[in-house]
Amino acid sequence: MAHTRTSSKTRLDERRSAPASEAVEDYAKAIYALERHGPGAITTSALADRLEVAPSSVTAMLKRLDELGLVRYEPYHGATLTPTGQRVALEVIRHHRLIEAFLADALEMPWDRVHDEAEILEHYISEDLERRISEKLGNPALDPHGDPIPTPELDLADDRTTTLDGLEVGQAAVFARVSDSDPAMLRYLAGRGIRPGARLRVVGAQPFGGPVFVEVAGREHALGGELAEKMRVETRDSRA
Amino acid sequence: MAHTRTSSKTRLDERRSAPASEAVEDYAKAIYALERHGPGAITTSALADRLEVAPSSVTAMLKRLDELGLVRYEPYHGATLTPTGQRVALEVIRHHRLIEAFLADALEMPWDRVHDEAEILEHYISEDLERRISEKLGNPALDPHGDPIPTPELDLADDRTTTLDGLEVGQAAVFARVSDSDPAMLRYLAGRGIRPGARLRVVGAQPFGGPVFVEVAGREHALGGELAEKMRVETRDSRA
DNA sequence: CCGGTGATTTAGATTAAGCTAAACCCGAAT
DNA sequence: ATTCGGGTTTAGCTTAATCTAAATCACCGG
Repeated sequence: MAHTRTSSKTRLDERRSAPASEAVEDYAKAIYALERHGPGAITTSALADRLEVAPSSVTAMLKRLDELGLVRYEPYHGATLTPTGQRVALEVIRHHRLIEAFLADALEMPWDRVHDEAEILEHYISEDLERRISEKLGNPALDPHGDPIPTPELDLADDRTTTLDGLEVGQAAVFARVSDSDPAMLRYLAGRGIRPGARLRVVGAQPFGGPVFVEVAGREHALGGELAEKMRVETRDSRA
Repeated sequence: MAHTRTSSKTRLDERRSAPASEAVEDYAKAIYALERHGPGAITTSALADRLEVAPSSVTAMLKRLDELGLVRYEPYHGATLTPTGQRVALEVIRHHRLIEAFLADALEMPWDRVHDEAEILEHYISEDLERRISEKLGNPALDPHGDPIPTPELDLADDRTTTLDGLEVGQAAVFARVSDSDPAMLRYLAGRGIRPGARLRVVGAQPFGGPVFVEVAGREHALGGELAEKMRVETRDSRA
């Protein structure tokens, strides 16, 4: 048996955050997602919109989260996740994406349905089950929509993608991912064989939200402006 | 396409009971289990013991369940499940046992750990996921502890087993099942290769809770009286 | 620098689920 | 038949999470 060096590697469970309620975890996840977008503190109304609750409910919850140490909350000036809060969020995101991958892979659940199921189960699987699912799938790095899965240590590969509608005509790219939360969109893409990993080339585009014409696997598709905004692609030079 | 006769077969989902909270489902399951044991209405204290809550909490919940139509509750005289309540209970039991089977089968989770995980997840899987899990396993009839899984129509095979400690010396039987909720007991049995389906023969017994000596696969084991009370076996004539 | 407006917070209620402590009921035992 | 005790219910509180409506803040424009 190889020599052990336990001192440098604390037991996994010790890093795990204290158990949180479904609501607490959902707030952490939402704040985390909003922080990815623009910088600066997250406003009450942004959270209220995303979580579909009344603004006053958000205020109340932010106070609780601050007391729990998951959030720094300054009345009238929004909230930011603490490192602990980030850990809670990433833990839930890891659960969510692993579950999505597992449902799609092991149970052949269609691409557009895994999100809703994962949205609930993410709060209720044990760390043991998380590990078993991850191992069973060969510790995947991406979920079925192409979103990166945080590592067990909760590191998340940072985003090197841009939106499809930002590409110039003639540019080639690899379709990386699309939001997992719109079933209709997912079905549409799956229906024409466009999935993460697909190589594509922009062959034309209309301005003002007009369609983007892309060539995928030798076939041309006209993708609506709204869709092209949500599809994220990786280009050669986005790796620079 | 074959001619349809939808009238005789309502859509499955229409039979499903209204969504219930975790607590409601747990009460339904507990009442169902207690009704299996002795006949007659279930008392407040029996429920309080089993669910580990205060008796007054049970009283409050029984009122709610009565209003929800899951239970008939007569103050001071206990409660009985209505047909709807039975359906809720069986639905949860089906979830529980399918999840146990799936965790053991598809994720190699040990026999003694599946119960705790299933106890939570049973409340949160969708009907779609339930169906997929069942299909993936080939629509099993038994969970890993040998407990029967209710069918999709919520029929539950009735119990033809007796306890091991009720057998006479010399009798042969097939080990059918054991309670899923005692991990130590499960580990003990698994450790000596005694699992549901094992053929056994009683070769000796001591009275007053003394051990039962059984032969399994050519090896003799001394099983403590407490254990022998919880192990259920199927004998030839128990089928009569 | 003052006012208005929209975002935010406070105030007060509600629902589900639980608790303790006190009151109450039922049936068994004298 | 009356009493007594254990089991049950009631009363009153607590916590988490939500709501509506009212009050309040912050900041931008004049």
